[in-house]
Amino acid sequence: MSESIEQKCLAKGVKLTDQRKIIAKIMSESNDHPDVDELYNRVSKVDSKISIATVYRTVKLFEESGILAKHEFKGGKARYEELNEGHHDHLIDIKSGEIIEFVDDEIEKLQEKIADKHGYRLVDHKLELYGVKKKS
Amino acid sequence: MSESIEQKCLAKGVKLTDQRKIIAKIMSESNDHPDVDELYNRVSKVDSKISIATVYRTVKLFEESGILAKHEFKGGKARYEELNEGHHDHLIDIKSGEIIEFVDDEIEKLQEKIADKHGYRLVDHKLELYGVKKKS
DNA sequence: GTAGATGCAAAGTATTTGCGACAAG
DNA sequence: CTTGTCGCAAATACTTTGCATCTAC
Repeated sequence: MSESIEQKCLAKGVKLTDQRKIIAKIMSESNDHPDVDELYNRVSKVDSKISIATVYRTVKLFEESGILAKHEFKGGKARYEELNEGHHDHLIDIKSGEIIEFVDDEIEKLQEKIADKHGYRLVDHKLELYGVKKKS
Repeated sequence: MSESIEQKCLAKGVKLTDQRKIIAKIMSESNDHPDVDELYNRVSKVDSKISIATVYRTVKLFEESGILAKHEFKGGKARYEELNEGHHDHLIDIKSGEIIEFVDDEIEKLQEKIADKHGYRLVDHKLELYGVKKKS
């Protein structure tokens, strides 16, 4: 594990309140991709006085600071995950909702190439695969 | 141009009301990716009595019937486009909002391969590139 | 001490839905 | 006819915001 979220906050001059520490800790410990409601639930168990508004404000702040990544998978709510150095994309099981993270250099390079071909410099991208588990 | 939206509706047993005909026509004539509000504006110019609820219901119905594709690009509203045989992905200019459609067989194949590697059969996918125009 | 953060409730957006009137097949 | 659609307004889901209070630095 690289830098902790708290270290990142310090580095970016983000004020470290108790609420933010709790949210940071929960996100660090989460290996899934919780939406704000779910995160709020988890956070409430630690400190029931934290409001959902603070959770919304904090994930947005963390996203802008490059600490969390926001995903808008099919079906409504935005979901978050901690952003570590290694970029990855997502394969979503449309039956179970399970999310598998994967990295593929070849696809990354191909994307750059496509943007380039159209005269663009790639700034960001989103790749989501939706699939069903194979029998065999 | 392949089948018209009206033909597709008949083929799928979707009842063809005046409102649906108008919405279908507008979508067929649109080369951009309007959101529901924008579509409602265009539709209103033809028949000002059509309600936005009907537009929402119709795009959803058309999407479920495989007539329209729904996209949730960054920043809020869902946007729609007519679904023709050729699948394509999108390159979005983050400065101007311009959307460029592209097709890349290599990337399509790679996606299948990745899903396969993880034991999945690919059902759907979403690839969006966000970029800025290069100086040249 | 001061700028910025929080909690609360109210306000925004985007989208969906209940219901009585109406139209397509 | 009968089933499904429409328009309307109210409801819902998610997210943001104004304001008075409080807290990290």
